[in-house]
Amino acid sequence: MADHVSTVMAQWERERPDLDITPQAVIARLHRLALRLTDELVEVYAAHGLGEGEFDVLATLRRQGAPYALTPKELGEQTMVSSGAVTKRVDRCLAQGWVSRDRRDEDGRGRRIALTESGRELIDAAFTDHIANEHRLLAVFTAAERRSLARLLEKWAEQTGA
Amino acid sequence: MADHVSTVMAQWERERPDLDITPQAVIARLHRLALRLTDELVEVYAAHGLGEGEFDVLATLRRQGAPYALTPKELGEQTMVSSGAVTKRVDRCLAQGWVSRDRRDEDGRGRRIALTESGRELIDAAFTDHIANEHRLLAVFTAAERRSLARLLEKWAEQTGA
DNA sequence: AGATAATATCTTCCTTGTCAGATATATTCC
DNA sequence: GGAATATATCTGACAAGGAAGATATTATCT
Repeated sequence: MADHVSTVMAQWERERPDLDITPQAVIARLHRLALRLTDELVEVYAAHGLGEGEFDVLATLRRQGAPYALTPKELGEQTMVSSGAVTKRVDRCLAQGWVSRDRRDEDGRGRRIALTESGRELIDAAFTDHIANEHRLLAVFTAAERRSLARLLEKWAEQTGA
Repeated sequence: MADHVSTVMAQWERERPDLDITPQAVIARLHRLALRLTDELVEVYAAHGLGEGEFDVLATLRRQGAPYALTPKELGEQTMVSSGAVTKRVDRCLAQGWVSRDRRDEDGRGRRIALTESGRELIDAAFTDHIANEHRLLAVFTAAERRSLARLLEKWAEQTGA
């Protein structure tokens, strides 16, 4: 059975025989797959009352280790979203009592976003389920295939600076 | 040099030694990479005055072959967006004169979205650049690596039904 | 034919994000 | 010390998509 991307590529080969569209076998598939996987991951976040942005914030703080705190700037750098997005994501987490936002005394411009106790409990539970979900999604592959895929993606990421 | 995901994984291993977080080596990297690649692709679309949604619509129509037409429903299925998104994307393309939207006589509920002459010229130019861009992005890999990556992604896509 | 259900598209409202500029604080240079 | 500049964060306006429901048309069933 041909997947969607194979069909698309056959169409392009017929319509634009002047182009070598083989890169689509990688790039188009990667994008479709990322979309599909995101849907699967988001379901687990939602089961814990979390959106993608909130999960991202809480998980990023959690993995820093105690005292589970970062500045908005650091949060934005690690999660690759704009400063405006950080503010809104933190606002939402704040409204739920999952994080606190304090002024830093060393620098009055800076803020310190920190997990609350309830935020830490929530993300620990959600992350446990999240990892189980990822294992499920990767169950198609043998261990060797997984390593191979991880290595290729890593190589690509290094080159593009991701 | 460790990439961002390696750092993240080391943090999780320290903080949650109870979990096997190896799937992140694939899933987190895939998502970061997809984000990064999207940025690169979007730049080329923008150089032709196109957003991602518009490029998606025009390219989907173009690869169908003459007369370059689909219903909104078919467009939505192929591009994996909601019917509301299709309407808005088509509205934007219409405003630029890149597509037409006619009633289908066989079925008064249905519409027929078709490329105009200027739409076809635009997407042909943009797609040529797009493919060159994809070749550039894949230049990191040997031909064997590319095939290997494409095969792994295809297998995954088939299994998850993407 | 008339009622009911199914289908295709569009509309409205909501969510989330980006971008550009506003604000508050800190640093540098005279 | 004070002006100019730099940095950190937030705000407001806008863009794009999703979800649910509204509308229009067609199909089905009696």
